[in-house]
Amino acid sequence: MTDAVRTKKRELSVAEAAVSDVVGRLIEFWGFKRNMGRIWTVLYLSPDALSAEDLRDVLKLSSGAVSMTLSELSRWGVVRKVWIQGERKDFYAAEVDLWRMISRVFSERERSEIISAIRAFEEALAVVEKQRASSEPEARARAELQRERIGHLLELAKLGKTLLDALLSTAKLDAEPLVRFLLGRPARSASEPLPPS
Amino acid sequence: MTDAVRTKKRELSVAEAAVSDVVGRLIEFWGFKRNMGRIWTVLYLSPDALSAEDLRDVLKLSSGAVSMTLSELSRWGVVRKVWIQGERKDFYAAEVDLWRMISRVFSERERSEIISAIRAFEEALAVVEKQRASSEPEARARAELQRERIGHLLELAKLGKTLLDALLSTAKLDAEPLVRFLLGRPARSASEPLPPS
DNA sequence: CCCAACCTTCAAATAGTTTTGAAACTCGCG
DNA sequence: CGCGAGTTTCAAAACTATTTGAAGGTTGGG
Repeated sequence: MTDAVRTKKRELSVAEAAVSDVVGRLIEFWGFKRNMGRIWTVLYLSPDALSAEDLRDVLKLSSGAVSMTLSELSRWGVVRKVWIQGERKDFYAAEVDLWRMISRVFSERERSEIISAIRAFEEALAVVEKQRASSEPEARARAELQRERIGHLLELAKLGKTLLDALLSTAKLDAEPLVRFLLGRPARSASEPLPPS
Repeated sequence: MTDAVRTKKRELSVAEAAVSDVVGRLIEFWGFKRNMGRIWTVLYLSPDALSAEDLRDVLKLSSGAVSMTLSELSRWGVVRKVWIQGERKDFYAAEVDLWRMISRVFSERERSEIISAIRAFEEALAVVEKQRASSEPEARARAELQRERIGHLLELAKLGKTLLDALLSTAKLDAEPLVRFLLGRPARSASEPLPPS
């Protein structure tokens, strides 16, 4: 793409604006900065890599914000630098493999979050186990109940981790099995017959 | 429980503090206020329903914050008022069915979020479809690419919705099938044998 | 070596969210 | 009614997160 063509485009189309806004919201909902989603989306929808300046212009951000957001996106591995012949600037392109992106984020963020929760529940469980040895019936009963309830939280957290791991290993190799499983049993009261995978 | 006993307890045990902190963090990570998680957890770990005052004291919150947080928790259906004989105050108890809680939150929050994303992607797709009729090759090529990429986002969002729906219908009746499916094909990286139900 | 273009950093400003606490309200009771 | 325990509301304050823009750093060409 020539300079002439590249510098021409300084505004987002309606569709680009709408999609980057939606992705920005989803991503924010999901715990990232909205601009991460917007920048990624603009790159994702662009036929060629864009410079920081392009992004600053189309999204009306300061150069600092663009720089910081891009480096954050790079850390998450969802955007990469692209070298362009004879250009001095850096150009950026979006990771286009959605599964890869998602599994990377899941495995780095969600997973560590849940793992630390599991550890904490286990520790708390150990504490109430000790209290259960207490002799006053009041305290014993309380510890009993708490043991059970913290146990449930722990189970739930472990289930969450299992789900995540299944998703990850699935995504890593081949998204098909899980996808087919889900699509094969669409949202009906899907709980009785469980067709073998 | 007598007043004497109830008014005695004005501090959280180590385990209670730790667990409510962890749940608070998880819940915050997940997009709610930290205090929602903390209050719910204190109630969940309490053998009896607690008053707003109890919560204010043990968590060191203002009465306003407690009132607002409790009403928010009630709206989410994860806490309920309990009438206690001869007491003038309201007492609150946590919903203890974790699956029920989760499926309610998923269906009200995540689902509407994803549904609106799906709609937006579909609209954007329609827009680029129109642009694709454009005669300039440049613009056509761009529209072509965007159609494909927005299509992928749409697919992903739909897959997410399907997953959510499966989880929901599963949770509603019986968590077992999905759980068994997942456990039957555990993530290779996952460590150990999984707990029976 | 210096310049110019580009990129990054960071303190300050801004924007957004949550909490506080006091005032207003509700409700059962005498 | 009017009281008072209990609850809710809400504007202001405190806190958190994000963005800005200018200063300083880096790099490649001349």
